[in-house]
Amino acid sequence: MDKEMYLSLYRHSLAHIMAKAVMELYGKDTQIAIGPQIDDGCYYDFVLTQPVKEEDFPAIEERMREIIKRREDWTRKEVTRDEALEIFAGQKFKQELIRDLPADETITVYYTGEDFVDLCRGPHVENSQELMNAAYKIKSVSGAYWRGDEHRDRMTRIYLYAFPDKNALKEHLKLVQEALERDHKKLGAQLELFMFDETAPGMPYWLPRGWRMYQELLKYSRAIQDRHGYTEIAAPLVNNKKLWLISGHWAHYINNMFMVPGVSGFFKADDEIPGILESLAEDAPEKTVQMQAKTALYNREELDTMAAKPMNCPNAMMTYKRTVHSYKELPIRYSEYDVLHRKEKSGQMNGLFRVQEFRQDDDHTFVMESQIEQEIADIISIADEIYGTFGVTYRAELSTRPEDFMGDIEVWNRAEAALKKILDNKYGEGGYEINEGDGAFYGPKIDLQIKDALGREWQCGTIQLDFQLPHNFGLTYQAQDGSMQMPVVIHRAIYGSLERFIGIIIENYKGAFPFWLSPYQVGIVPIRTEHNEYAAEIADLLAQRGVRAETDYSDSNMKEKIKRFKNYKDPYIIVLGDKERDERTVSINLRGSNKQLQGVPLERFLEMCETMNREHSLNLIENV
RNA sequence: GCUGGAAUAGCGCAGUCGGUAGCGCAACUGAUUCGUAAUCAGUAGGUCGGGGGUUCAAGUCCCCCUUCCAGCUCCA
Repeated sequence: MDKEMYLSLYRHSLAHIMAKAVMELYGKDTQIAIGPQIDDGCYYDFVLTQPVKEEDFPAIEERMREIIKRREDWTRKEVTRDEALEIFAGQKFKQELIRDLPADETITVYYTGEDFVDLCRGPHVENSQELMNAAYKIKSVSGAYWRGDEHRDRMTRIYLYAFPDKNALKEHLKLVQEALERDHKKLGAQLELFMFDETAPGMPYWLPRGWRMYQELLKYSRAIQDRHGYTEIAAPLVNNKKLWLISGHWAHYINNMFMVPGVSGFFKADDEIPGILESLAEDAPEKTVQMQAKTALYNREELDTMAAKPMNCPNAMMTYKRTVHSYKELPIRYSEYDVLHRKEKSGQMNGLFRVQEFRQDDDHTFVMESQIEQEIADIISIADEIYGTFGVTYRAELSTRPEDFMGDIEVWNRAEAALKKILDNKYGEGGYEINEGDGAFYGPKIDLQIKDALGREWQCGTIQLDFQLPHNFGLTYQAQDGSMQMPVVIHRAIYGSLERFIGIIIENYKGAFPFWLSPYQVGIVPIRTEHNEYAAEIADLLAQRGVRAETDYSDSNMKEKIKRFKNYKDPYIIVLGDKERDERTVSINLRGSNKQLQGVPLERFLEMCETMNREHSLNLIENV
């Protein structure tokens, strides 16, 4: 039995044990629903007569232990539908599940001892004693709905961590703790990278330190894309409804767009708007404002409604469409880092991982069908380079034609074949996942998932073929034979959203970024104020060579200065005293340890910094 | 959107039975002039997320709202 099967077998079994324990503790009126396994254990859904709180966890765990010790046999039994309904009389969820089973399905039930029975396909352990070594712990309790439908029964879901033995559980709990410590929301505040305010939910304020990093990411992306023939554009952030009607966003995406409403029926010219406060002061006078003709809010027709763009595509289409194009010009690559807005339902935001305002390292490439393969190979080589620089691995997933596809099925087939060929070449057949029918309605796509330092996966990059927008916008190019043809558009992003990517790398590096990416790369600590002059000289030399340094010229003691820069996780902290000044050297305190490099010649130090910047080094140079 | 939790000084937190808010760090002032992660002393800092209600009295109790967090929206 492979490890996965093994895990599955007794996570499943433990779910039944938990259900049995809860039944025993909370009484026979407890309704039990389903108990599937998940990544780190399993859960079970109940309707209980009283709430479960954290202080109740030990009692449940203890009862589970006791049940396991009873060494009860697990007996499998095949039953008819009527027998099953009889067995689960009073259990409404089980009744529903049984009724929903296909007529020809074999119904099996499992007895755990004499007194507990659950509807289940199995397989399970044969006797509870096989679970003696299993390590488990109740993780949490949360609300859920029967069949995920908020209109149906509200249930209590109890999560269980479940592992083969104590060590595996301990390892996992360590990982959970580690993830908690790496939380980018915490580190973002500590490192002064970004903040949020309730006046702009889901829209980050980028603080000086965070914005430096952001700019470095952009700089790096631009440098690579320049080499690959990309040309950057910028386009309107707020566009008229007319544009969204053409692109299809008005039909498909309107609920995710921030509107600048058309005002007819809202304010009219010469309307008097009372109750406008002059300021937020308590005694601020109220005044009445009169809408004047020709002002921003005056009498807009419905068609004048504007919306902030949730995607760059329509503007890229317009940019292409401005003039005629020859096949000789293709591919045309318009990259774009504009600000996007997507309205999310409340409760869907999560730090930088899911925001309402962000930028992408976006690009729309216009190609002939014959160029798709080569262009995508080039995009993948860019992804290799960028992800490689961050020291993360990634895997590709191909999503193919969905049922509600648009366009010509022959074009789809050719496009999917082309994508498969590229992926086969690159990762070998079967070296990537295929999600049948998961593509966008306008074209198939390749998603790139990166794996972080804790083994968690994140979807960052995406490469999507689009046959639909070129059609909607009536895009053409003139082919060699003089005929007008429609280009294919490739949408792609490598970081994905810069915001999300930064959130991921904060957690990946635990805030200790590679030198080239650090907000400040060198913290300069003059020991006494009489060393400030030498410090200023070095600060100037570093600035001249494009190295970001911060200097503490205050007269506080050096330990405090070092501590402050350590908290910011500056990669190098250089300490300057009599010795360094007289010998024209620096003493480097390395990040992540108390290791020091004493008496490094100034020239050598500058060189170390420049090398790491030039090479986008992942690791800090730790010896001279 | 739904379920549950949270919001008190810049940050991390305490605040009991409803009686007009406190600690640590940071900040500021002064002293100290220091060799690798917290020198000493003093000072200042609050509409207790917003609005409404109950009460002689609300950080505390009730209602509404906002934001954030953990989940759900993964079908034996």
